[in-house]
Amino acid sequence: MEPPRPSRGVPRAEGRVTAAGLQVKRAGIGSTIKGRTFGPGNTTTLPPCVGEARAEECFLRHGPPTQHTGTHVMNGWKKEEPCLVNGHHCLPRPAEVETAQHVAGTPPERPLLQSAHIPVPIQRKPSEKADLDEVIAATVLTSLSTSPLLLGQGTGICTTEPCSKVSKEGALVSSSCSSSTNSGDWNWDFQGDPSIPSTPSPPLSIEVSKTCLSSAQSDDGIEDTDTVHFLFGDPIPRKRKNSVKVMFKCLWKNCGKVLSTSSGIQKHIRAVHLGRRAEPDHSDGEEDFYYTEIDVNMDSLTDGLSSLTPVSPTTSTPPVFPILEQSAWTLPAPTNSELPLVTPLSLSAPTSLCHVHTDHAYQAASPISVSTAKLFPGNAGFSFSWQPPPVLFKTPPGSLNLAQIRTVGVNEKRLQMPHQTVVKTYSPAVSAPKTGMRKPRGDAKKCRKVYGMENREMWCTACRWKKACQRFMD
DNA sequence: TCTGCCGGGTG
DNA sequence: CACCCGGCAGA
Ligand SMILES: [Zn+2]
Repeated sequence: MEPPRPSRGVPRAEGRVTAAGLQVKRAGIGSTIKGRTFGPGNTTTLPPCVGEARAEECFLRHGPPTQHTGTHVMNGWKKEEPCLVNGHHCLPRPAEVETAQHVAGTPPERPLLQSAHIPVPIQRKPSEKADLDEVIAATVLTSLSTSPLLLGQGTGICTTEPCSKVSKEGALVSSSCSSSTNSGDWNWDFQGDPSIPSTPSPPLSIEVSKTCLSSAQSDDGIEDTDTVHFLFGDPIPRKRKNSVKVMFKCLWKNCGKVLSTSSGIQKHIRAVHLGRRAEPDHSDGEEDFYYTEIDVNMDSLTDGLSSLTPVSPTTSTPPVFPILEQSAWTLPAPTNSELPLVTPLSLSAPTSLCHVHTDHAYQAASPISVSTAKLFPGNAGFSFSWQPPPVLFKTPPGSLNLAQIRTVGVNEKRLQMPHQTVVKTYSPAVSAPKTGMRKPRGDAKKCRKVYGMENREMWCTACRWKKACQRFMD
């Protein structure tokens, strides 16, 4: 007995962040935090990251805390003043807030995302006024540098590739920070020991994402939609060039959860940090403040992985990612993000851990998936140049077939992604022994159980079709 | 009873 | 094909 499903074909409002969502949802956020505030231009002193700010976050966002100015509030940048840090000038995404306003002291709508964090060379001066001027100057420069026009033309900051829609499912997973509510959203945390500020010395590169601001200039004419998503604060996982995958990182204190979908991270934040049970549809969007986009370079990642002990596809013991213990790095989901990568600590993960695999057989099942597929031409959420053999694909969950991951290399610049035709294939992964014997049911938890009926859209395609699960194989 | 998914149906 | 689901069988 399944609960009435949402009408098929109508993608759930993932990006329920509407225009309203861009409004300040938390009036006075930070104004009371630690009682420390720094007015605009107050860069004379460089208070270390204090208050709720996390050192690692600050570092991630702006560099060494000691070079910070302003106040970090919770996990976001206090909006009351411009963030002029370590040569970086934080600007709200153009679409969200007017640059001039921001500089003038008008708080951005939300914590500045890394993606909007554009480095701008700035000469620090002792006087406040001078700093203010700098801020203004930087702002101008930044705004220029982030203009769609420029971005679209080889600034390398943003690609013109279709910043398509939200990738529905899939995720990388991790461990800690989790809660019983992460259903389906696998992730992993960056921090190993909360007490140790994780420094950005990841084995794999994670770069501050320059969110695809260009949109308006995309040549495939998709940006309209994309722009909408973007403007409405709905981060869109998209495939960049070959190996850059956009992930979403939870910025909550001591949580470094990284998920591959905005919805996932939102859910995580709502449930774990905000303690809200309400459906995303009823969310006030506050969670948007606590996560940011990060670009993950597949190449680096895989390079790092290559050093790991290869795991036999038949291994029954789930391999563990040593690197996971370290810091920020992410592994993109192989396909339309329908792949979990887990650490042993993952709570919501099925019994099997740490595996990378996809649901190739059933791709782009839902409308959402379709759009995802669109984003990830070639049917693979990421440019993995692999054609998983039907049989070999029978990789047991928990095994990481490194051989299937191709290394490419981080790209600061997003290149346009050629549109490819989505290849949908349904190859029931080899009908094993055709002995007519119904193969014994695996006892592994499948999508249905892992995500639950209410999250059916998170199931792998096969499960949705009531076929043999392609995600959590036995 | 729940779950996984085969086998078959539909468009 | 992509997608859906009745219904069986194992847990
Ligand atoms: Zn499944």
